[in-house]
Amino acid sequence: MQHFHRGHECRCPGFKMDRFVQPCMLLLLYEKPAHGYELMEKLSEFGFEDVSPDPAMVYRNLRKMEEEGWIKSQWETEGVGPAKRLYTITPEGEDAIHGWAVHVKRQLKRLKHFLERYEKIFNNT
Amino acid sequence: MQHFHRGHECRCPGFKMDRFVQPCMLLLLYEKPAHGYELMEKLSEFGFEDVSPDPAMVYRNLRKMEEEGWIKSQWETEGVGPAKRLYTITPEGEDAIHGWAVHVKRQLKRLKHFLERYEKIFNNT
DNA sequence: ACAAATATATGATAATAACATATATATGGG
DNA sequence: CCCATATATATGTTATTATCATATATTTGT
Repeated sequence: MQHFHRGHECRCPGFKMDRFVQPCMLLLLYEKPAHGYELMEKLSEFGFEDVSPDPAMVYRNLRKMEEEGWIKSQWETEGVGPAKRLYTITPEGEDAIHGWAVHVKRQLKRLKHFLERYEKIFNNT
Repeated sequence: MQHFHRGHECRCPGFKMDRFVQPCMLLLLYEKPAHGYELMEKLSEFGFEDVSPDPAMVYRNLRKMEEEGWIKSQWETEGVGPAKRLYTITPEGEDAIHGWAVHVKRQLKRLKHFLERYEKIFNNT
C-alpha cells in the first residue's frame, strides 16, 4: 500500500521534479559559467528552496548533461577553496534549452488549466 | 550514454508527468462519477492530447488511487457495452485534491520563473 | 462474419527520484 | 593546534515512476 501523505510528511514525488533542474542549470550556465556548488545555491532563485541544496540532485544532473554534450567542464585548482569543476554550456546545450522551453510551456498550460478548474470549484484565491 | 532527443523523437521524460493525471482525474471525479474510459478521453481537456489516450496510465493510476482510498469503484454490468467500473471520489480524495493544488501552485511558480528568464534572454514571444 | 470501437488490465523493463553516505580542502574561533 | 563549519564534488542503493507492449472481453455497425 502506498502513502503519499503520511502525517505532515508529503509524498508527492511527481512534483519534486528533479529533472527540471536541468533546464534551470542550463539557463544559469548560459548566463555565466559556474561550478556545481554555485549552481546549487542559485537554484533557489527558480523556486527550489524546498528541495535544495541537494548535492546529489545537482552533481548527478551535471554529469548527465556533460554526457549529453550539453555542458563541458574543466578543473580549477587555482584560487581559494578545494578544486572545483567550472562548467560552461555548449551549442548543443543551448539547443536543449529551447527543447525544454517547449515542454515547460506545455506543462504550464496544463497546470493553469488544472488550477483554474480547481479554483472554480472550490472558490479559492 | 543517454539520449533525450534523438532525431525528431523527444525524450524528456520528466515532463510527461504521468502522475499529474491523478489530480486531474480526481477533479473530474469530483465533478461527476465516471469510469476509466470516460476519464481517459476527458484528460485531453487538461492538455494531455500528446500522451492520451493511454490506457496503462489511466487504469494504473486509478488502481493506485483506489488503494490510497481517494476513490472507490463499483462494477456496472447493466447498460450498453462491456462491464465497467464506475469510480466515485471519497472525502480523502477531496483532501488529496487540495494537497495536489499546493504542489501545482509551487510548480507553476517555478515554470513561470523559468519562462520569464528564458524569454528575457532569447527574446521569444 | 469481421472490423472497429468500447472497456479494463497487467507484465516487463527503462528511467527517475530520494536518501544516505563518502571524500577532501579551507577558514575561523577558541 | 584542534575542531566545527562551510565549501566542493561524488556515488551507492533502493524505491518509485514512466513507457511500451500486450492480453482480454463485449458491443456495434457493415
